[in-house]
Amino acid sequence: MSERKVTSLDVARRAGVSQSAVSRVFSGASASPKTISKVRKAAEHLGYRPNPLARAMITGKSKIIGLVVAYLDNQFYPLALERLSNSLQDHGYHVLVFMAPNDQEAVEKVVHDLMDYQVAGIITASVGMTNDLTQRCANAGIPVVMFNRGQDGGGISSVTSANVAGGGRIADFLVAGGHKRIAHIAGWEGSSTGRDRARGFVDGLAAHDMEPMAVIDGYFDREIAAQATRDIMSGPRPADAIFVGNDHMAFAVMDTLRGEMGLSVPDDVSVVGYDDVPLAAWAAYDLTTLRQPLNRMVEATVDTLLGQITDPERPSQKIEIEGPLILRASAKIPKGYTK
Amino acid sequence: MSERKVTSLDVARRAGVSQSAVSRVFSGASASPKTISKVRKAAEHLGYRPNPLARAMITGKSKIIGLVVAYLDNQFYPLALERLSNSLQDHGYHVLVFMAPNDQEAVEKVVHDLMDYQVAGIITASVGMTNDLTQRCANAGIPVVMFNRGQDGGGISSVTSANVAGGGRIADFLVAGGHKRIAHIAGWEGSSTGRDRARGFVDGLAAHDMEPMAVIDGYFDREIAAQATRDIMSGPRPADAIFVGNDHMAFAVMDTLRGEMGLSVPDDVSVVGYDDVPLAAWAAYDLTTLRQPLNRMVEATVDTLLGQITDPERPSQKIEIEGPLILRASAKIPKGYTK
DNA sequence: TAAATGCGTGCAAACGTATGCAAGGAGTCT
DNA sequence: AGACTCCTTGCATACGTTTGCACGCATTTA
Repeated sequence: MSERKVTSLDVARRAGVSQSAVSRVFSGASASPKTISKVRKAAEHLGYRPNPLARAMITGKSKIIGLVVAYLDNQFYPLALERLSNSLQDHGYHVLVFMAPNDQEAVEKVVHDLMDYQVAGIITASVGMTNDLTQRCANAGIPVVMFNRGQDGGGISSVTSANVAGGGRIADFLVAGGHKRIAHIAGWEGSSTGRDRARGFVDGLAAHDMEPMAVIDGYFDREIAAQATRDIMSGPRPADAIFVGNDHMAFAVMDTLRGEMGLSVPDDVSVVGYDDVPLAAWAAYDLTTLRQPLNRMVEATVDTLLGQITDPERPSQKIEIEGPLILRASAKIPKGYTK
Repeated sequence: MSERKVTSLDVARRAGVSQSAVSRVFSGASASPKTISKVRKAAEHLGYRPNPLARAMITGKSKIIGLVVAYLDNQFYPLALERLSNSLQDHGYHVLVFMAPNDQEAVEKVVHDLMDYQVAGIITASVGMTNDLTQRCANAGIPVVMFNRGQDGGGISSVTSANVAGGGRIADFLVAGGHKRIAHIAGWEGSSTGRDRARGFVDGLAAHDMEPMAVIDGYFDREIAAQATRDIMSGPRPADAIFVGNDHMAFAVMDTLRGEMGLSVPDDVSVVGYDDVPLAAWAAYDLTTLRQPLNRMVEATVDTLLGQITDPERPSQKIEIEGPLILRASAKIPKGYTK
């Protein structure tokens, strides 16, 4: 029972001004230097802090950002969550977490919850049912930014890495490595990320007059990726290189190749991933992968979202950020490529 | 601009009752069946949903749980976050994320933010500055549950696994495996979790008239654990077994042993971890480890917290949950132990 | 039958802030 | 010097809900 609630009215009385004056000082509206100083002093003395809930009720917008996220077992997303939360905290916002729903009914509930809390904005990180969810929130006038997912249609902002270009760079890299039978275990085809990487990759091979030996949808799932690996490698003419749609699956692929099939990476087969999660750098995998520049992606996401909150008229943006190919030991390094 | 805000007053008018009647129906207070049905029908027709912010303002308690979390790179915590969020969502609560601060000043800010949002309760997951933070929130009358951390002092609830017992079980296991020079790279000594596991382990060895060859604080940090590994293994008489304070460090230890020192696990040295994160089961590590039963820990945490929210008089609880030792390939399996 | 009991309901006052409006004061321009 | 503009300030209201209070009505008890 230490501190009792102290309100703007208490501050006003002590400072000898009206409650509205206090409100104006703390909401950044105009006020004379003298008033500001009186109010600040009184507020500090009393330990006053504006009540964000009351504020939200009046303005209709809370300082809360809804973060809708699907999986947390792919290391990329916890890190994104961490960075996003930190960055938003620096800007005076906080992150309310929503685990992304699987069925339609749950989507309904999440959308409602988001609106109930009058979130100022929404970030969706790799959500399956993006279309429905984001569209409805955007229609309700809530700024939405899709993180690590794009969308062709409506005017919804998104921040991704340059997935098509990245896929192409990996194609170049594997061709330069002298690989002849190159397979692709793709990210989920239902996601722009999966599609774009696959497209860039296939087009990249085509530029060298080559075709992928196989393209299999791995659904961003370890088990499915493992099965795809078995399918690809068990025939009479197995692949000599595999581009995997993200690191998370790539680890499963390497586990399957080495642990289960007794193959050597990269001697028997090169493996390349996408993301460059920290785990990719660990000795057990040492995975060659295309880095998604997490910090810059987070920065762009926060900038875009806050911009759209500040100015609702601002048009939506689709931001793509280039990342470098990180050369490690899981894939043959062609001449001319250097660590 | 689809749906306009619909308030309890709108519902009241349509149902032909007073606004308070509507409130009572939705807040579970007493009302006649007839009123309830009228109100529900009107509410459904209008698509009414009570405004949680307004509710919070009046009652002084929001349906928000503050989750203070330090690191998200140890896979254990993202999963805990996921499960906690899901479980709390099922109970009508939502999770507001706070990244745990490093310096004193930031703690101050987090504490204030938590109180500003009038969170109904707080869960701290492996936070360093727990004492300060939790004590102050608890003093303010906000229920706090520490997840995966205990505290000897004050009356703050905590949920952990049976760390002392677990450390002991691992001692028994390694002794049974015939190991003679057993080292421990401990969890951070500043955490109850780290201390308890170390104590259980050392006491367990003592019961066999043995002493650890070395006990080094790894601070739950990969790099520090790696350096400890070098220290332990580079002398004339290296360890033949290492118990590592959590899986996250154990992976670094294995990376160092195999990748850097060219040693074989478990032929040259057995490694045992603690947590059983999903990664521990992957072929690249196949880590023998003591499982922390995440689901049950989450369940206990939510139960305890909600219980304390419902009944503020309820005394604090310190819950310990036993987990099994998961036998895999990173440590010699003694006779009598079976997968 | 009169009094006592109980539940269901409406009224009105909160909760803590933002903001339109009008009034006051200081400063500028003609 | 007077009129005009601009900035500051206080008053009062609104945001959407919960809840204490009092009243009405139906039911029970003596």
